[in-house]
Amino acid sequence: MGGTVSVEAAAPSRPMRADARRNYEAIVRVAGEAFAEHGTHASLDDIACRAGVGPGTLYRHFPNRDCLLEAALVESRYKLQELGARLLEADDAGAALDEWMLALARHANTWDGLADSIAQSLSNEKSPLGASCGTLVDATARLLEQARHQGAVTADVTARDLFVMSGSLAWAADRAARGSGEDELPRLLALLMRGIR
Amino acid sequence: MGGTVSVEAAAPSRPMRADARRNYEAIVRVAGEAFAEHGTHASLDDIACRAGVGPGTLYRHFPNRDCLLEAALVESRYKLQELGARLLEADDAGAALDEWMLALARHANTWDGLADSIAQSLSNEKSPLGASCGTLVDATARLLEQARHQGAVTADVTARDLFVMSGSLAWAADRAARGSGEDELPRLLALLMRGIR
DNA sequence: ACCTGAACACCGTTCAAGT
DNA sequence: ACCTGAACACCGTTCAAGT
Repeated sequence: MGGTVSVEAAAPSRPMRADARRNYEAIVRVAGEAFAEHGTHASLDDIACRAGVGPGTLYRHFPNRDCLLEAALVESRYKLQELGARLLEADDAGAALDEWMLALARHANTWDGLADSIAQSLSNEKSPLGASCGTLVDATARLLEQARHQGAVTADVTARDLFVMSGSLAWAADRAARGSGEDELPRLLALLMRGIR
Repeated sequence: MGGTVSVEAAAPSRPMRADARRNYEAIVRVAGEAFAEHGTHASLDDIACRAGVGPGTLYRHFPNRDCLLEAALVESRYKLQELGARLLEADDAGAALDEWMLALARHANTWDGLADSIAQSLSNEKSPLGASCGTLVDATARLLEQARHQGAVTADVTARDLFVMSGSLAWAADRAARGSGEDELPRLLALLMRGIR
């Protein structure tokens, strides 16, 4: 609790050689740019190259794509968890749940294809991305519990359901695209949330 | 209207050399198997090989992946359109719309990744898959119109919205996966449809 | 301990050469 | 007219060789 979670906190074991740490951070930074530009399927070779390291170095630090996605999302997810804690103390638990779902969907829309990567990782025992997203499901469970307590939600729905639905919402908003690049998320969310009251 | 739409109806121009037609049909058949096995991202090289043709032959008949998906879905979509026509004559337009949404979602779940391919193709001018899915959006519009007429739907929602949502539903059901391989579609659909009443 | 980059098996796509 | 398959530029991944 509290304190600052920096990118380095996600690094393995304890002591890291200076050059190793430098490479690690360069890879994460470049990866963020590449994912933003080409989606979560950006070429890992290209990321290694742009970070000035060989492909082997990338694979040493991040044995698979999920590991790299996870590392590149650490800060963003930390902010999300802060929001979750704040929303847990809100008066209107129903509105808090709405806001949380919207924040989850926006997070899943950080990069093209991220909603899919996250949802897939969720049922993958060995995925670090799935593991860390589990904490988001937990936060969702706490908010759902409160909303139920206040009678704001009566439908038979699980936290896992809601988490997956926030992803499907992100997926849908990306593809609804009615001409101009409007933000479809709030509209679609409202439609969905009416269903669980 | 009526009559039978066969796979061959999707073939280009009119006269087709016997060997060309044989290859065309072999590719479509094998593609269906490959998509079922590996999802819509199955290797095209592998499909060509398994169909006993060179990669060039596959590309001659299907310039891109969407063309092949479209060809492999012709029969399935024809059945869907028949259902749409039948539902248009149902008494309860609200229930008809529910059934239509479920059928759309099941169609999008024919193969892994198909919901994504379809949604993406929808905003692609030159995609034959997107073009043919446009007819499904049209059918959705007719059913939505009737449901509105009967007062079964009052929410501000377009046919395009509903079509995209059926895809996001398919997406979500594939990933909700609560342990056993249950069919999550009806449950999630019910949640969603409550939102547009 | 960590990095490098060649190497491998693959992929989508094109196109000159065949029939 | 249509097919073939070599060729190209890529990709993810591994691993022996370096420092």
